Amino acid sequence: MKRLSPKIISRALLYIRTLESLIENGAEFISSNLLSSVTGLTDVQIRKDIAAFGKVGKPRVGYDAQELKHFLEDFVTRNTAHVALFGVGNLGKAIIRYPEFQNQKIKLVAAFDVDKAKVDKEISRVPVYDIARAPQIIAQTRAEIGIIAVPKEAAQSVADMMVKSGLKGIVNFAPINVTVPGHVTVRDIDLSIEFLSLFCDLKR
Amino acid sequence: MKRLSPKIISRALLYIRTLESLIENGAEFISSNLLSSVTGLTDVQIRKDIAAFGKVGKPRVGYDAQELKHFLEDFVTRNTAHVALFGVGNLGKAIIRYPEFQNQKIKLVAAFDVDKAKVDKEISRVPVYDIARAPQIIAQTRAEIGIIAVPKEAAQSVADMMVKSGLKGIVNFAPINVTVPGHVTVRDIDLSIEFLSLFCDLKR
DNA sequence: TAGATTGTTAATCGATTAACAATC
DNA sequence: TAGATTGTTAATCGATTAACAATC
Repeated sequence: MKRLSPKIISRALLYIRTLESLIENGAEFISSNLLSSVTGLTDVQIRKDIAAFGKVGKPRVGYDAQELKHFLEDFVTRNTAHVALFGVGNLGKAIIRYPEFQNQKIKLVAAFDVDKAKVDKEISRVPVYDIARAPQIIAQTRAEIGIIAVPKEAAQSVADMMVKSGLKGIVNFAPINVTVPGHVTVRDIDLSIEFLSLFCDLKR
Repeated sequence: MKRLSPKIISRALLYIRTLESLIENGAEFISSNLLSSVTGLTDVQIRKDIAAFGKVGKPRVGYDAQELKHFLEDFVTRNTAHVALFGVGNLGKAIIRYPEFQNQKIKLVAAFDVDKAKVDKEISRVPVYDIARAPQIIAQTRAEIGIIAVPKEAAQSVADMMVKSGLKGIVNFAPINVTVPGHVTVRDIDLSIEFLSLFCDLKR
């Protein structure tokens, strides 16, 4: 199978989310047209995406909603993503409580902080450890992805520790570029860039 | 000037951020090559982006760091973005305290919540109001962008209220698609999609 | 069958990269 | 001048859209 772009993967996740809510409302078969009107994407793109995943629908009927949802889920996440959170401030807590993290596809297995007052407790059933224990805990829990939710001053040293602990992917919320070896993938989420970029769009 | 894509705007914001830290370290002139090695983008793309903004550099010397930074800032944000936050839970608080919101380009002018215990207080100097007062406060503060940081069940009704209040842009953190009239721009940030999409990348 | 819907092939569009000319 | 760096034109690449054939 050819390599699928992150874009198409993101859309697949959007389809899953949309299918879930349509199924809740009793939908059994779903046309690309319906998905189109709910998601705002074009029907052609949706059919093309679904075809790229290798799923076929029924002309005149559409796609079996349940089947498509399971198929996409299967495809997108064969296993569960094990995630470790670094930094249990407001952002960290917001992430822990983020509703979509309650599902099976993403499992937050551990959180780390330097604040002794926070360690050795649980937040929403996620254990919080002293950051010094990261390598050990990450090995135990087999976490693959780390989240940087610490102040930007600490971001690089946390990233170094993540690399040392063997994490393969990093989602970075600190507004700073962290440097990591080539075998580690970083996804930056700079909230202020999202806002400014939207603002610039509005101005044209 | 031709319409610039959100992508190039995002990169401009990345350049600004990078320039800031290079200037802090004493840099005066900066080549596309240096920016390239810090940002991970190619030097050609950086030159092309800068040229698209209409800025010229000096062959053999590079770009005046200060000048370029100011130029990009000017270009990217002629005015300040006035932002209103809906929902003062963990995520909302994290956003209020997000360091980049302390700068002049994005000003969080008001926050809203339904919880009476939270209203009529301030968090990091941002006043929190009862959500019923949104239309009035938004008109007063001339906010243009709203942030949805409420539970997903409340997201659509908050979006409706934002539209009614005259906001032109919405950044939506709730993992649900909100429906708005065509003149309102929505930017979705679904944290779980970011994670899963990174996870899928790692698996290939 | 007729009509709705999928699936695919070709065309378009936009963004990135490569090659190289211009300039200090 | 020579060499480093910018800026631009052309080529490539990938993603989206349009057109239409296939199918139930």
